[in-house]
Amino acid sequence: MSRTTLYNRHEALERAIQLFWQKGFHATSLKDIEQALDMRPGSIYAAFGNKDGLFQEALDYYAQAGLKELERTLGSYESPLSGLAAYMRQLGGIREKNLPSRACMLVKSLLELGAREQLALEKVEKLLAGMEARFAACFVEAQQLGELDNTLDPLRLARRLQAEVMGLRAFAQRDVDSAAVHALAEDMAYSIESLRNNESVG
Amino acid sequence: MSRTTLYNRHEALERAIQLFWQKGFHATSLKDIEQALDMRPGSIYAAFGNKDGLFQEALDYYAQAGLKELERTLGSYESPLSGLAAYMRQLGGIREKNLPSRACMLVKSLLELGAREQLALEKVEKLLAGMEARFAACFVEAQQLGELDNTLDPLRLARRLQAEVMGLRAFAQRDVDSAAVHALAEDMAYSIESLRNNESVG
DNA sequence: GATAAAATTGAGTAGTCACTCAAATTGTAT
DNA sequence: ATACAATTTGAGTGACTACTCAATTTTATC
Repeated sequence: MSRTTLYNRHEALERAIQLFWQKGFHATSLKDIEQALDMRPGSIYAAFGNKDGLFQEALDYYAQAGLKELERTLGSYESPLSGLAAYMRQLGGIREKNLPSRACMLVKSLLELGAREQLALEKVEKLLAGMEARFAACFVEAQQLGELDNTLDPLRLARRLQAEVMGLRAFAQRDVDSAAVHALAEDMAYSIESLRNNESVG
Repeated sequence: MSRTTLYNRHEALERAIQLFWQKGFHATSLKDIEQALDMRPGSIYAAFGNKDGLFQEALDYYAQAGLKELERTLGSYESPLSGLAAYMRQLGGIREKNLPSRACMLVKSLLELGAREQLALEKVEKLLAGMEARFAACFVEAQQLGELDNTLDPLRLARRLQAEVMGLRAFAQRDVDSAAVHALAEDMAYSIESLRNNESVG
């Protein structure tokens, strides 16, 4: 009976991510969105509710992609610690990629959003907690494999790691050489590897 | 001959910092500013030029205060490494202080501002570079005192430290326990102290 | 007290904001 | 073909944006 949508939801969300990730929530206008999605206001509101709704869905989509990339890197390594170290080193090349921003979109949102965008802020918190939990699972796995001291707190290590990723990517937003970011990532990756037990098989 | 200003510039700037630091540049309206500074539009524009001008001056003022606090902490310690570690531990208590934001206003601005606010963005970059330079000077001093390996690159260590501070404060913006932030700061402080030479007098 | 110069006021500007909705369009099912 | 239902359109909404400026007020100096 009904007409099918002209727009592709995935494609629309990816374009929305590009916009929001680059300009932030407040600096992105609906005119920008109309242009990027090639949709008229009515269609946008019919599809996503309002600007906040579109933003929240973009956040979900972004975090999902980020988690996937982490899984992809972790999957290439038997050792969780090596996997996490590789993840950090890979982030060292973030300036070379042509991304809308070097900083994490979740962190940008965390720092930008206020009480007026409470729902989006809660979503950001949830997604960051999910990333933290994935990091923690890595450290638990490392303990089970015997490559990490069992007396260390996996959650505490996970939070440290998340803070390092946040710091690296915020730093990479500065006007600095790509080499400096690589060096920073290397230092952080090395400190992860230094957690490895001496008795571990490596 | 001329009338003297009613407003106190320092006080006005401190109030502007509170506003911008909490809400960010874009989410702060001139109505907000008028209310916070208790000044009418004409006075504001006569005093600071425009919204960007006020923001840039607030950035300067904020960074100056931040540097002063760093100096105050460093001044309490003979050892630069101990001073930097103390600075990190002090940041661990950031959730208890009633600040407009736990995240650094410079980092918030770095992530929020775009090409349209180029002058402010350049100012942020300058101020962050200044902080980095101060950190680097600490490590150079530590080397001269013999408590830090001379083969280590002070600039690289400084960038690592800045990234850690950025990360800690961004993380502290999350909805997490104060204890978690303290633990994170402790871990970061410890890794600074671990740089100390074995042969050092301590 | 008169004068000059600067500071302050606040109504008002043009422009942009997120958003709405009646009308037109389009694909699907009969 | 026709009817149906969902999608799409885009001009238009009131509210808010940063900002202006002529008029007014205030103060220092003579």
